[in-house]
Amino acid sequence: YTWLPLGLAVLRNIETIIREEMVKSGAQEVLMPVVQPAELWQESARWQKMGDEMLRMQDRHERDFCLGPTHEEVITDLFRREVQSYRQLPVNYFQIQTKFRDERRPRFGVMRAREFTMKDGYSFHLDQTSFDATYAEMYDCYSRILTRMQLDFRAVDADTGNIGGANSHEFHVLAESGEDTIVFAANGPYAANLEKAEAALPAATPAPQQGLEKVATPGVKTIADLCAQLELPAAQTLKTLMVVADDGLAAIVLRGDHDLNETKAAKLQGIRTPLQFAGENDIRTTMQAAPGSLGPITCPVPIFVDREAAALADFSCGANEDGYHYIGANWQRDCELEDQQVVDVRNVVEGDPAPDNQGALKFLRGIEVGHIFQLGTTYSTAMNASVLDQDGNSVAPIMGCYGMGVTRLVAAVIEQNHDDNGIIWPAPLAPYQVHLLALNYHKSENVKTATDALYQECQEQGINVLLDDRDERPGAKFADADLIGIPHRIVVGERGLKNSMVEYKRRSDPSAQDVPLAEVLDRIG
RNA sequence: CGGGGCGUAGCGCAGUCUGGUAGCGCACUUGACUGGGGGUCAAGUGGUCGCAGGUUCAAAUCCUGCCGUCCCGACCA
Repeated sequence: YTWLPLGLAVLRNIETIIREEMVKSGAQEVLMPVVQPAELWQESARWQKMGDEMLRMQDRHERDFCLGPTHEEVITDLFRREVQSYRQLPVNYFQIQTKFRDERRPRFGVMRAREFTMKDGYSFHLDQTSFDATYAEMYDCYSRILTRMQLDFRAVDADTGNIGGANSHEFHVLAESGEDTIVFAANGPYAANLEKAEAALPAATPAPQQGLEKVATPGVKTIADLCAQLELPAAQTLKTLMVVADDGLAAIVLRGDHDLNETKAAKLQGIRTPLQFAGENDIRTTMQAAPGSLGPITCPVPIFVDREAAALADFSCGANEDGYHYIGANWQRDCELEDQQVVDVRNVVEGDPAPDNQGALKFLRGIEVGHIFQLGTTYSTAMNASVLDQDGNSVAPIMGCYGMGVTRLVAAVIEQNHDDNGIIWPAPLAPYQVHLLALNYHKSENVKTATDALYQECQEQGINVLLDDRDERPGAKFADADLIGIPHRIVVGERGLKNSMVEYKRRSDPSAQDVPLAEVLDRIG
C-alpha cells in the first residue's frame, strides 16, 4: 500500500502521539535494521520456530537474512554488546519502523498487511521489581496514547503467541468488525481475550444416579444427531476430539455444547504444536471406531478432559464402537480420571460465571492494536546477554516488550469514527483542522477575495487549513468534504457574503450554522 | 495450506448456459448550458475478452493446462 498525502498526515499524527507518550514514560527512540542476519534468529531458535511467517532472503554470498518481523533478537544483541553493568539498568528503547510478516491471510487492507508500521519497545531490568514498574508504566502509557486518540478501548489478559514469555496484555479498540473476541466480567475488572479467557471452576461432580448402559445409535455422527435420537440436552453429552500428540494420538473431551479452544489445547502436555487434528484413517486404526462414536471409556490413548466435562454425571458419550453410545455414564465408576487429566481447554461462552464471582461473562469484538509482554529472561538467556550485579555476579536481565500497530491504528480509528458519508477524524489525528470550501471560486471575485483572505488568516494564526478551490460544483465539494472528514468546515459563497456571513459546520454535527465572516475562526477551538 | 467465487475499457459489471457485429454504468476528453448537497445535453477517447494450447468455416463463449485475484477456515500489531 502507498500512503497518500491525507492518510500519511494521519499516520504521522499517530506516530507523534506515540512518540511523545513513550518519551514521557522514559523510553528512548532508536532505529534498528530491517534486514537481520539469520545467526541472531538461530541463537533464539526462532529461525525455525517462526516458520513461513518470516520473509527470508539471501545476499550475493548466499548468506541467510530475514526482513524483521520483530526485533527481540536485534535489541538483545545490541544490549549484550553495549551494556555490562547493573548500574546502567533499567533501559527502555523503542522504534517506529516497518515490519514484515508473511501473513497466512492478509485482509482488510491496511488492517492486516504483510508490510506494516509498528512501534516496538524493549526494556531490560536487573530484577522483577524494576521490571514490574516499567511494565505498569507501559500499560499506563498505552492507555494514555489510546485516550489521546479518543478511542474506545479495553486492555485484556492475552495469550503470548510465539513471542513467548509469562504474561501479557492486549489493547483492543472496540469495533464490530474486529477479528478478536474479548471477554469481560459483568461486575468486575476481569477481561481477557477469548483465547485466554477462563470461567469460574464448576461445582463438584454429583454422585451417579444412573447405571451405565450401551445403546444402539445408528447413523449418529454429531452431537446434534445424538441429542435428537436420545432426547438429551447437549450439555448432558460429551464430545471427543482426536489430536496429534508427540507420541501417536490423544483425545480431548469436552461437553457437547462447548467448543475447543485451540490455543489452550496446543499447550497441553504432549500435544503437538501447532495443534493438528488427527486424520480419519489414524483415528479408525487407533480407536477401532470412527469419529461420531468416540468416547473416553476404554480409550486406548491419553485423555484430556475439560473441567466442565469432568463435572458431569450420568452423561452420554461415544462407546468407541461404530453405531453405539453410552448413557448414564459416570467418571471414576466407569472411567478413571486423575487430577492432571482435568484441564481447561474450552472457549468460554457468554453467561458463564466469571472467575472470582464477578458476575456473568460478556463478549465484545475488538481490534488488537497493542500488546505488551513479560518476556522474563527467555531472550537474554538464549543469547547470553548479561550484566554484573552489585556483588559481581553475572545476571541475565529480565525483559519486557511492547508493541503497537501504527498503520492498523489508522484503520481502527476510522472503524470507530465514521458515518454513511465518510470519515469523522478526531481532532488530534485529523490531517487538517479546517476545510475551507470556496463555492464558485473561479467565477465570483467576491468569493475568491474573501476566501483567500480567510485562508491567509488561518495560516497566520497557525491553523492547519485545507482549501478546496477546485472548479467543482458545490455538491461535489460537500460530498468530498464529508468523505475526507476534516473536523471543521467553513463554506464561503456568494449568498452568505452578501451579508458578510459564511457557513460553519463541525463534521460531527448534523447541521450547519451561518456565522459572521469576521468571527468564524473563533469557533475553531 | 484446505474449501469456494471471479478474471471482458482506468473502476464496477453484462454478454459465456445456446459459438457468428464486444456492450452498459461511472470515470476521462471537447463544447454548450448550469452553479449552496455528487447536474443536463451533445460529440468523443479507450478493450490482443488473464496466459498457452486444442476443437471449429468461425471462440470472450466449448475442451485441457497454467497464472492471477478475492472470499471462508487454522495466526497476530
